[in-house]
Amino acid sequence: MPELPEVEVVRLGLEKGVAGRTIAKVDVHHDRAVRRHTAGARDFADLLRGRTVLAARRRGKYLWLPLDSGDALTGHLGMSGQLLVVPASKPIEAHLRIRFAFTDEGRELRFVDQRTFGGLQVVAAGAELPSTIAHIARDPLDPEFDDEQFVRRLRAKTSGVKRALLDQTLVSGIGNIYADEALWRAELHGGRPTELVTKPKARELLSHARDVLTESLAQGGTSFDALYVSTEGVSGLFERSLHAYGREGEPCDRCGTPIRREAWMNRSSYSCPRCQPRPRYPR
DNA sequence: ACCCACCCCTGGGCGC
DNA sequence: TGCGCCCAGGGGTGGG
Repeated sequence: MPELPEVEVVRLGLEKGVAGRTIAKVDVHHDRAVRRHTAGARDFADLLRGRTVLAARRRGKYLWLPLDSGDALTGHLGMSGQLLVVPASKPIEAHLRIRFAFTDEGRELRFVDQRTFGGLQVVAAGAELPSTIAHIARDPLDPEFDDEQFVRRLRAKTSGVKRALLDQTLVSGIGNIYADEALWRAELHGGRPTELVTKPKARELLSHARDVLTESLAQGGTSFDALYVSTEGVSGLFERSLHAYGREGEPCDRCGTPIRREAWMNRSSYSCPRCQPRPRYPR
């Protein structure tokens, strides 16, 4: 569930807490956390030992740390991943997967992940953009995001508009929460066929998505429980600003109609039945 | 080329 | 009390 704002909060914490420091030791406690590093946990640790972290970067929900070797320590938090910067003396977390110590013997970096959908890998020559995430589109907060290309590609799809918002090769960083919030603001039902969304409406939807991501980031992101936190273990406050997501039965902030929950692709969608009527032929 | 169903995983909550 | 089921859900993969 960490989406763009939550991942950006983590990136800022990594920049502050880890950039400029040199890795002394890497302990992989759970192999699944490095499953994308096909050469294995040993190789993962070998490539990192002695390397200095140059910066912390992000595209959509992916993070990477460019290293002085030219490689990049790349990761995705999945649904429950945390990157914590904590004193080495702090007791080990129940779901600690990888532990990084630094040569300055200061606070260490820990990758903690209950559901193990997340993971880290070292990508060769990945400093500028790791090859493993090159297929991911820019996100709406990226200055080089091309709005008109998004509008064109959205309308060229034969799918539903919510599916399109969640397609990370079209626009990245948006997950279930912010998709529902952007659709509520745009007064669009997620099942609306993409080819029937007019150009102005597509632009408006993108603009709402950008706004909701920006507003959430300013609040430190959304934290439904202790799983979604910064590198300092702090939860965000945007949950209180949500209009649709998780509000089944509560009155719509625009018209007062109770928010509905619909089963959708093995998960849930929240919307206002009046402001966001179901299309005749939903996708 | 594109779309979509399926699968990976754990723990909290709830019904029986 | 305890068991089993459902739910949270991002993204890679493979089938259509």
